[in-house]
Order: sequence, then C-alpha cells, then structure tokens
Amino acid sequence: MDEVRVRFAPSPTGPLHIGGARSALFNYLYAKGAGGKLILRVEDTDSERSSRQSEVNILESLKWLGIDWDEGPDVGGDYGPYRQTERLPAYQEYTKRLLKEGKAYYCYCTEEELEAQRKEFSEQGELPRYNGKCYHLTPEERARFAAEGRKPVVRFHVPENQDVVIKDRVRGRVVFESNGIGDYVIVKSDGIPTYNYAVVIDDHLMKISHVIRAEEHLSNTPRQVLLYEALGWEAPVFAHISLILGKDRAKMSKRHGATSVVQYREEGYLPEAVVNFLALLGWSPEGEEEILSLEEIVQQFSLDRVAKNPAVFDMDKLSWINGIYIRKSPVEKLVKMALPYIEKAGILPNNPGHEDRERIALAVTALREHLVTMKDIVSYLQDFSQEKVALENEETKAVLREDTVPQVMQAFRNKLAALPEVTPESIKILLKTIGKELKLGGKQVYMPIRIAITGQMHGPELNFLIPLIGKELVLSRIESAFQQVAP
RNA sequence: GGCCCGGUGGUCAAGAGGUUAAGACACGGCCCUUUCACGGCUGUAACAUGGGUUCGAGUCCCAUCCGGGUCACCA
Repeated sequence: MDEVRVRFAPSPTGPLHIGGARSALFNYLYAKGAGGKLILRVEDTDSERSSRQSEVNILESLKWLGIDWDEGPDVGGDYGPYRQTERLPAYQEYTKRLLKEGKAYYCYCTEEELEAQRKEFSEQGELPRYNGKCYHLTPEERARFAAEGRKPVVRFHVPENQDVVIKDRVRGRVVFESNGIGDYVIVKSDGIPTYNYAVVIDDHLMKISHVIRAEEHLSNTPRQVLLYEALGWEAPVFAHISLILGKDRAKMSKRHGATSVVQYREEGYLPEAVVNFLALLGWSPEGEEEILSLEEIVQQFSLDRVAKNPAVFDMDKLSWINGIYIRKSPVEKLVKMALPYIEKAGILPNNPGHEDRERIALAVTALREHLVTMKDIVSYLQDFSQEKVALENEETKAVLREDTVPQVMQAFRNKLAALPEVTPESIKILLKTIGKELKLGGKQVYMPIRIAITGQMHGPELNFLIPLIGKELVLSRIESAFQQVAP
C-alpha cells in the first residue's frame, strides 16, 4: 500500500477554530497510527481575509495542542511550497490544459449579470446556478469583452447527467447528480484559484492519500471529484467527519462561547485536556477508559470508530476532563501555569521571588481539587488577600454566635500569635490541640474558625488555608468577621 | 426551496439481526471527609414515528417528521 499522507489545510482567516483543531487532530491521529505523514498546507487564496497573523496563530495553536506536522510552510518538505499563493504557476499550468481541452472556459459575466441570472432562476422556482452563457462565447465576443477591459474568470464546464460518486471512509458511498451543479469558477478574475480548484491540484501534487475534513465540505466534494476526473487523476479517499455543534445544535460559532483554541488556552485549560476532549467528540475508544494521552489515542485511533452524527460541544465534560488533568499534574507544573494569570491579575509582583513561588505552590496544593481551569486560582487568591471578610449568610452568623465560639477563637488567636512558623503541619497540630484542650470536637472547632477566616462554610482545608492567607491577615479577617456579629 | 448528511438517556457514545440496550459527563442518594471538593458505591433516564423484510429489527429497506450542512470570483 502507498504511503499514508494526510493534510490539514486551514485558511488563515482567523484564529484556529476548535472544529479545525479537531480536524487537525483526526488527521494527526490517523497519520501517526498508520506510520504516515501529516502535511500542513495554508489555503490563503482568499486575499481579502487571509493574514499572516492568523497563520501564525494557527501554527502556534497546533503546537500548543501537541499536534506536529512533517511538512509545512515553516518546516518545508519535498512537495512545497505549502502556501497556495506561492503555488500559482502550478495551477496555471492545469488551467491552460483544461481550457485547451474545452473542459473549462472564460466567463466575462459581471456581478450584476450573475445576480440577474440568479434572480431569474429562483423566480422560476429553479436552482440558482450559472446558466453556461459564456460557454458558447465566440472568439470574437471574447475579444470584444477583453477589449472592454473585462477581467474574466475561468469556469469549469460540468458534464451533464452524470452521477458523481464519492467514496467516503465514514459515510460510505455518497452519490450526487452533476446536473445539480452549475459551471463553477475555478480561477478568479485576479488569477487566483478558488478553493475547490486549488485543493484538487494540491492534494494530487502533494500525493495526499486521505482527505479527512469536516462534513461541511461534503457538498463540495463532487465539484472536486469532477475535477479529478477531468484531469485524469485518481481521487484520494475521503473521510468527512461530523461537525461540532453548540448547545442549540447549530454549528459551533462565537455566540456559543469560546470557539478558538487560544481562548481555551487563555482560560486556563490544559492542552492534554482539550485534545482528550476533542478526540472524544466523534470518536470513541474501544475500552471504557476515556482519559487518554495523545499517545494512547494514537494507539487506539481508527476511522472505523468515528461517528457519523454531529456532536454537541459539552462544556461540562471538558471541565471535568480539565479538572482530572489538573489533579494529575505535578505541583511544579501547575505553579508554572498559574504564574501568568497571577501576574496579570497583579496579585504578586511581576518577578515573583522564592517566597512568592512557595506561596503559589501552597495555593496550588490547597486548591487543585477545586479548580476547573487554572485561571480560577486568581479569584481564590484575590479573595485570600483581603483584610476583611464578608459573612456569606445568616447561617454563618448563627454559627459564630454559638456559646463555645469565644473560647475556641481565643485559644486559636493566642496559639496562632505564639506560633513561630505557620505551616500546614504546625496548623494541623494547633487545631488538634485546641480540640483536645477544650474537649470540643469536629464542627465546633473547625467551623467557626473557617467562617471567621473566610466568611464561608465551605472551602479548602484549614491547614493549607491559614498559611496561605498568613498570620496577620488571618487575625484581621477574624476581627472583621466578629464585628459583623457583634451585639 | 433543491441536493447531501444525520437521528440510541439532558450531553458524548457503545451496539455490525437474537444483549437484562454498555460506559462517560451532568443530575439525585449513600459512604469517605471535622466543611466543600476529590474519591468510592448507587439510582433516575434512551433506540424520533409509521410501514415493510425476517422466526426474530436499535441494527436491513421505504416513507414521514425533526436536526444539520451546502448551494459565492469564502474556504
């Protein structure tokens, strides 16, 4: 069997979309699993919207996710260049051939004329498509239009009454009728090929064996297949994976929240978590374990287990997976991840010293079980740096008014003040001692202290919390709490 | 609207004619925990509808309904 060569071919018109990331991932998984190559090709033929900035964003997002490629605009390869705008001569050659063989023709229709045509078709209740008018142009007419200064496009002449068959690895055999497709533009008036044309030439020239892409491209595929036939080339194997939908079951878009990979990175999701989640959208492992590393997914991945139906993007599950990865990560790594958020929030100086890092490490250990994303750590930290505390509700106040509270708090304050080193260990002993000395257990000791320090009935373990907030703040916070229940 | 794809619990998703119709997230309960969370156990909950084919249909066929995609000198 020939070498497996797949490609991810984004158009650099914006940041990498989460759906694009999934397409890239599936291509990567398939390539790796088959010992093949992943090619990255930039489809920048939309000169209006393409930008280098977007291209950089896409490459960086992919790298962040851990998806790497064997050939591409940055690393080169034997089948370059890997940007379509740098491949113009290649397209021109085939355009000439198609023109010569009468399989394509120049079209001089203006936008107004096309608009009028479309209108006419739809008024007659017919499919609004190109009527083939310029196909019949005589050389004289063409010359006249050219003399007028009209810049022509090149249209592909679609053969009539033909079934166009697509062999799709996930959908099976899909058949379209050629009559439903009007003659379409393959080269724009500025000489740049359109998507449907450039993909075909590039996929062929780059020896792409499998085209794995989103389902939205399925309706385009017959146009491409027709081109393969006209050029006398064999089409690659297609695999159209279903779309990712938002909560309302419409294609994922901005109004569904974060759609770009960078947004997830900024929100504090771990790349391993995003990749794991994305893989599970449309693909399922054979076993029951769903928490899988990229390597494990590569091992298990198969197009046979890719679902046909679209998948709703389930934020809850992503959060759950991210939490799992946060808990799995070593503290050091989490500290490193947390740093940018903390710096940005201005909680700590920009070049945190050893002590600050210690403190963050403490925060991470105290909070890791509670975090959904790494960004969440900021609001906890901000809260813990306040001098005062707000009692959450009436219940917390009621607890602080209980009879045993004064003696507990007095003991706590005294012992804390006398404590030379505030560490999780020393606090743990301190709290135990209070319980023993006062012969009070459980809630009677821990709850008032917790409430007096945080204003809330729930939260991380006290022995972490107290060193994290620090002796001074703890004392001032306690004071502010009791002011709120003073008679 | 034409064409195309799809339709198993709220969500993801196993299932390749014969199963008590997996599992995961979410939700409820219990346990653990001096709180919450984490973790463990457990529960509620699904084959869109109607016709066929078959001894037997979630699985095959057809229709209907519903959802989505696509119909550009965007990709």
